[in-house]
Amino acid sequence: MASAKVPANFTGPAQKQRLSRELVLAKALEVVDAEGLDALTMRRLGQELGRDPMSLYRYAENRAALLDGVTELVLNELTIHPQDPDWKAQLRQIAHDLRRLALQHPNVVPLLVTRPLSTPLGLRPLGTLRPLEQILSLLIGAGFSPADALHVYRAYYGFLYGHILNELQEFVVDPEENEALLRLGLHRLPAKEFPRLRALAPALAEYEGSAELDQGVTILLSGLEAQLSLRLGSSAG
Amino acid sequence: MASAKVPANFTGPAQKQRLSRELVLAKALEVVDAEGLDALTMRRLGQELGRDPMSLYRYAENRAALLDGVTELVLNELTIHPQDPDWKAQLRQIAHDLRRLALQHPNVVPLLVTRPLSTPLGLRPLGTLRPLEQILSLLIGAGFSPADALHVYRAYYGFLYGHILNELQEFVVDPEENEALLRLGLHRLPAKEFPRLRALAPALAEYEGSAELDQGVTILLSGLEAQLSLRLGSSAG
DNA sequence: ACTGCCGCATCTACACTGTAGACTTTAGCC
DNA sequence: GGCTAAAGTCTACAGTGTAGATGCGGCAGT
Repeated sequence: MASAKVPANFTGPAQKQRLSRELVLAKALEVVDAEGLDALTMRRLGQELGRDPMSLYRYAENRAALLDGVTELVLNELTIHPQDPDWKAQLRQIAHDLRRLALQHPNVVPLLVTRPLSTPLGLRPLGTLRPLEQILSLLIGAGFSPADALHVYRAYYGFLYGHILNELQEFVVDPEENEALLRLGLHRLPAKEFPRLRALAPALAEYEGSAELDQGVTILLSGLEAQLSLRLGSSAG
Repeated sequence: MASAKVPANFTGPAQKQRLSRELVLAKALEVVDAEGLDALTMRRLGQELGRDPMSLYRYAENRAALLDGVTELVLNELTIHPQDPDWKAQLRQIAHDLRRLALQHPNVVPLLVTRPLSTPLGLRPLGTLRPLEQILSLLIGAGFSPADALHVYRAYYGFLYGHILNELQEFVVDPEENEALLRLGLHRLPAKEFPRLRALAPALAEYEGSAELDQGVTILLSGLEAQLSLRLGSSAG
């Protein structure tokens, strides 16, 4: 499988090199990142690749599968070390990595949280299940029973996605404006009905996601560690 | 072509009574609940109401606004008592209510978590902001400072939505099948790469959402209460 | 009762979507 | 060269959201 000829194929934009699933998905992600999910139509992607739109169907069964591919691509950027002896550090690392991914690809986040809702576990792209498997592995390696590992994973996953949803939805309307109320568009809310929310504009404006995440992780981890030593103690006899 | 004029505006199914925003949104929710988001097209909804699709644009600016209306409608089913002196009980109640809503309208959940990601706070339908305002009110009434109340809200909201996403995505493929591995479709996963996940099939199958949620709430609340008494103590001097 | 009005509902039309199915081009092998 | 299978293209179709013009029905004022 050698590409013997034409080494000059990596020049760039609308090249005539052979398509591949990787190429298609990479360009798809590029479009989504730049212009959002709605901009990713088959025709548009075809044009972006300098190909007929129909050629894409060789690499993704349909548009839904294409979107699945994009989420898989993003999740593949998440590297997990299931063998890490320091499981708490590893979990914390994962949290920050996932947050970074979400901020890097905010337009993909809806896919990340939404696709699993319409696809049963066993039918999902393997890439999206790998983190689950690896985190289970990490936790079991740390001493959790498989069943407990599952519970911990759920708590952790829930917390993480909850945080990401939180952070991404508090984005700023007009960064030029330096009055907090205006930056967030909160001035449009009726003052009578939303006094608390309006009063909190400054606090909302100076939200610091990374710190908040880290703090939450710390709390969660201490809770989990307590649970772990408890289980170990009681099941040791 | 037979019946020219029919005064029968109180007949049953596809009646000719005047449309209203409430009617339109209610029927829209009905369609979404029954057949999913994709089934909700303007033409379909028009037909369902016995009206021309274009008439819908009197009651929603466009399809996106229609979807916003549906999420608002669902969130309006959530009643919160900001004056409840027992704030912990109230938060627990809210958690279970929201979970119930999610299970009742699973097809709306993608909207619930996704729409806020593309609409700045100040521009959202007021109905979707009311819970936020009310919970802030509840927490401030309970003694939290406004800024702390915001943090607590975030933690709570994140936890809740995380849980809902968790629970809704672990649904069963084939309820007829009584082998856990098959019920979840996990037999399709390569055994080499996903040993943990496959082994956990039975545990996955007997997931009990309500209990898991309640347990999480308990932990979270105890943490929050500790935080509250801490703040009260340190700021009292 | 006639007129004018205004808001609701409808009709028509358009640009754009995903994708099925037949077809043509290309690349690798003998 | 010729053969074969894969890769890419073309055409066509049913369905989408929605702009803009048109029709309709009840109310106000005279």
